[in-house]
Amino acid sequence: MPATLRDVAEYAQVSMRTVSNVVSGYTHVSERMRARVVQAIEELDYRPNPVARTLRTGRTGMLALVVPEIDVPYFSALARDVINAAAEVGYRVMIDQTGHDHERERELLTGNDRTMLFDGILFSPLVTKAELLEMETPTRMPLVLLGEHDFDGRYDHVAIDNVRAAYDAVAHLISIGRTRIAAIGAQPLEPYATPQQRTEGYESALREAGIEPVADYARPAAHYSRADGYTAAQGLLTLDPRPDAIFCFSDLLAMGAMRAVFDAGLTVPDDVAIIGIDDIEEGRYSRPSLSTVSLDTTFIAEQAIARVAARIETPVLRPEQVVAPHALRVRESTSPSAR
Amino acid sequence: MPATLRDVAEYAQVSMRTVSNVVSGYTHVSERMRARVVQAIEELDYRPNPVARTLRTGRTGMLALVVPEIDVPYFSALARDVINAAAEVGYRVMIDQTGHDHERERELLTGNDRTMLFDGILFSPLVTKAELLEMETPTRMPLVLLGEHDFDGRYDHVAIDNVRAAYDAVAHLISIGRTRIAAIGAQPLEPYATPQQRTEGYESALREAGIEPVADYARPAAHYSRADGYTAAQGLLTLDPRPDAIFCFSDLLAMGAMRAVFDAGLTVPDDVAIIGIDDIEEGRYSRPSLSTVSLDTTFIAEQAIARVAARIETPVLRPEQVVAPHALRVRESTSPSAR
DNA sequence: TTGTAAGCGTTATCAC
DNA sequence: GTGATAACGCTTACAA
Repeated sequence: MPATLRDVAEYAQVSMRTVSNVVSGYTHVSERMRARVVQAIEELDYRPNPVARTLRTGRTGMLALVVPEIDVPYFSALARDVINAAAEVGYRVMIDQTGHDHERERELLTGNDRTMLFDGILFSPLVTKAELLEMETPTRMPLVLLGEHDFDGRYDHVAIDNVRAAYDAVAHLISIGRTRIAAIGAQPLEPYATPQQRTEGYESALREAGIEPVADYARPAAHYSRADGYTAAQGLLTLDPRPDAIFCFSDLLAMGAMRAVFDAGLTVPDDVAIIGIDDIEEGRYSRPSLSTVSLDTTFIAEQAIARVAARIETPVLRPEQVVAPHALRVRESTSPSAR
Repeated sequence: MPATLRDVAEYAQVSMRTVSNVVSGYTHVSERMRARVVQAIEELDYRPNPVARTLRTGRTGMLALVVPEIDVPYFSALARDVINAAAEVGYRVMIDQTGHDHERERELLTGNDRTMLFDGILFSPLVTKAELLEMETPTRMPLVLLGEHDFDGRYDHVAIDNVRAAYDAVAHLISIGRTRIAAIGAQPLEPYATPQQRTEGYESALREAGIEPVADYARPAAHYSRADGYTAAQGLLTLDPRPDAIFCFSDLLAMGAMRAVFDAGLTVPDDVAIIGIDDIEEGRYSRPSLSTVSLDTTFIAEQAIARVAARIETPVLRPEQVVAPHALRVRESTSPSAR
């Protein structure tokens, strides 16, 4: 049975108030008192109960990070940075996996959950723009959206310029002379913001180069996984004329696509150049190494933490839209000369 | 200001007790009462405060999963399975990153932290056997060790048979005719249990085949990362005679090692066969795909959750040692004939 | 500077 | 079956 504040007070022959002051490192406590209390704490092996403290103060010191899948490298890298950035300002992070479950996302957002355990939420959603907008009862909890814009300006969010990032990737493929440029990751049926924006960037880069987008060249991918990338690329390779480049909406899709190209007896980048988005470490060691558009997860994490922390202090803050930088990283998968 | 139980009680003209009963879906409540209460809850948009509930019941419904680095694929795969297994039995999981910080680990283990926020801990430690044993004040919190044995039997743990897993990997290399078999991941200076055991398995497989271990062939690796694998392999490739196989203590090390072999102008598996441990998805798509010893993270997660849940129910349970199965997965990186 | 006591929002123990 | 009421362990006005 752990010792309580009251136990310590009795043992040290002082009031609970004094013990509390000592524990909180707070205001004026005489040296004699402090010494007595500290000793009592030691001897009773007292540790404050964080739950009781929370009930009283209303602060848990915990943030939730909600992602679709923690084992997707981009999300685990993001989680790493979020955990570190949060620790920097005294918060701990709980990770929640929605697993592509819209219902679970809704639950979290509307606070029909045990959500009140958190002081704030960082949310990397799959919900569509429409779903976000239709949310009748937005949670009163400080919320920062990651990777998805809500176009209503109701929430803080931090994300890259998806249109521009996709544009840059495709422009790079064009710059190395590719003309039959396919894409994996479009989701025409489910209007998530990110795929839409990347599709837009893809098409605008093509058009700007005088290339008319070919419907067959744009392949959907449900989960942005290696397996989906593999399957989609297999489909693309059967087309006539065969694409000479593939722009994948995520590095993971690209890893799958690369393997599919090899398994078809073709080479990357000579037969098919491949580029992704995310810049996961895996792509720096793969063979060939993967060209990509780098997202700065550290920047994203720090901004998101800063926003949510600010909103916890001051709930009425005006929502802010932070655009994270991105950068093209040219590696072997789009460098024919190098091999 | 969120509505409280008291608000609901007043609004519905019943006692708090009755409301609590309805909310908990608990015992006998008359239909009339229940209807009134339910309606009041709806109208006031009442949601129970989990913190207050926790203070009263002593249960948070939360588990902590403590890992060195969440963005290491093995750990994020484990985290995924732990989160899912926990959800299955009504727990949520908070992920803590120790980042190779022994002090942080100690803090968690001794409960000098806000640890009491959790009902239990799943701990994948870096601490050495000695450190574990020396812990004067073991936490009173239900604790399950992952991937590390403590040889004192003081804690539950679930782990594979590391000696055997390493043995199997090396025996496989021998079976395909390799004789100059190097290893990456030994940590002679820091006696963590896992590296020691894997080194033991490595050496015993060699000796059993009549091969005397070569000191130069065993390379340390601080972090089991791609970068460490790359560097260590570079070193190995300069040796004379050059190793014709490398056993890596993790798949991530293996990914780095493979890249180093290629960058040296050699091929896998013809010049150097490579095998890892973990079976991360990355290795199934890499080129060549990576032979490995598969750890069943789902099994490990389920067992760990079952143990910790049982211990939460019954704290005095005798510690149990669960050995998770492992299985050799032969892929291209050790299949010369296939390429 | 230190002590007293009133909650924070639940659940659980009593009676009725 | 339902209703008061006392904890759970802490922080913080308010007093002294």
